[in-house]
Amino acid sequence: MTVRTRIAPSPTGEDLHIGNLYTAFINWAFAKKNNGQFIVRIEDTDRARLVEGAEEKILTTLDAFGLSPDEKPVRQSERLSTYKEYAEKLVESGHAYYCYCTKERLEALRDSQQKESKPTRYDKHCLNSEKVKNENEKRSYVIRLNVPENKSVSFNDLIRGKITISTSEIDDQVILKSDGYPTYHLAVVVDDYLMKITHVIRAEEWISSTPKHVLLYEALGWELPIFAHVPILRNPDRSKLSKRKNPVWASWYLEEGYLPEAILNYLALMGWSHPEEKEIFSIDEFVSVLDLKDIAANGPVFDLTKLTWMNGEYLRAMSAENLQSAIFNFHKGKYSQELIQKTIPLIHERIKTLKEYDDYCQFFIESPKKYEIELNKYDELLKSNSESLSLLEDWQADKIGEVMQQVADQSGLKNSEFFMALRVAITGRKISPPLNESMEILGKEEVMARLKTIA
RNA sequence: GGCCCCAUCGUCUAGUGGCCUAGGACGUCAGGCUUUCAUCCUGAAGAUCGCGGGUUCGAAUCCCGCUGGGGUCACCA
Repeated sequence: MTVRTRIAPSPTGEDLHIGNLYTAFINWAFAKKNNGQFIVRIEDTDRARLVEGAEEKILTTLDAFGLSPDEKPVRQSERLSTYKEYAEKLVESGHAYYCYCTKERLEALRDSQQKESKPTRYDKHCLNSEKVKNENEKRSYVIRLNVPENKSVSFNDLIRGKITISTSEIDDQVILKSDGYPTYHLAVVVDDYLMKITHVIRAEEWISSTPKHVLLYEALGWELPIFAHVPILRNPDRSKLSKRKNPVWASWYLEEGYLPEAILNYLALMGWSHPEEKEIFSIDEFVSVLDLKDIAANGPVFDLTKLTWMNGEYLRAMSAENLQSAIFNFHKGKYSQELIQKTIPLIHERIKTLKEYDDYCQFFIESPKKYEIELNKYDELLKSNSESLSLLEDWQADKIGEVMQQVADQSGLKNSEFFMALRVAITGRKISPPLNESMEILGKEEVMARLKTIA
């Protein structure tokens, strides 16, 4: 039997959630490891929350991370008749029933249950309702799962072991909505079965609804897939990773200049560790050593600081050529290939994200608009330095350095203070790439111009 | 609140009964290198393994209880 995994994102946000990227990565890697298939299914059954363009964005992001599906993505909204067919089959077999209750009745029911501090469950009021035959009547209905009473439902989770929940905890869930769309619970079971998904690897938040799915599988007479509930990524305060407290869109990380491989490498470390305790490893290596059983059930805090460190490691490990094109592409032509090539030796070990190239190198293409320290008191110095430099024919970093060192020595200032003033005069900033080399790249003319501006 | 899941340095984790006076990584701090920053190197602090009971000659590791955190209780996924 070939392993088939899937992710089922719903197009209700701006983009793929980083937590979804995490589960996608595990699903993808597990499929690869077993020479199986990784599938994407768009769960677009919530028409109210549907966001235009989200589906395309999700697919694009997945591609950007190299987690492309092995088959054409499936869209649930195009499979309505299938879900309806199975829902009706369930009604026939007594595992589900039509429900005509109004929103008002349901709310009243919930309110009274809450007042008595009872669990809020549907009261099976419509259990024996017939389907409305007369179309003119136009009563809207839903189909509910007929959950048996006091039965315990168990399933095995690859990561957590056996999980048992009593049906007294399970509501008669709506499986087909009045708009004809299925709810997640019906759709996921029908699709996973029809698409021959062997391993359902999804986030921990689904554990409590899994028994509903188990009931559905049983009612339909289908064999259960293997379940593995991976941990939910957390905010620093340990709540579920959310956009209020953290950047959550996968593309945000790309836009900040993190490399897909670094992000994935970092994500692999959430709830899992390399058998040899390595921190940095390739995606291929992860695929080869991954075992779902080794994923821990704790909810890890997503730590941007460590991701940033790791991204720096990846950047430093890149060849100059690859880094050059990565920077060029990231900044979309803002910097010329030539300039990037020249500056790479200066910034290769300094930048931790591709975006940081701006912080170090923007001054090459743009004169400082402001200066991070007050330069007035250095006027004379800057002027004499300017004069010495103007005499220099051979505009090379080491020569430039020699000339400036002489000025520094005569100034009586400490090297650190003297060069800091110069650094700020030329780059505008206290933090910059090495000064002599930067001046060489900038060119004599531009350097003289910038020094003149100050003095 | 009911139910379910989880519990080792601030964070990610190693650890599956003796090798643990608990190892690594990030971060932090100190020092070295240094014309800034970063890289690199050296070192340090940091976890009575959430707490309390058992089981055992022996427990971070097994069992129970408690506490804490999280998730979930929709015609959302």
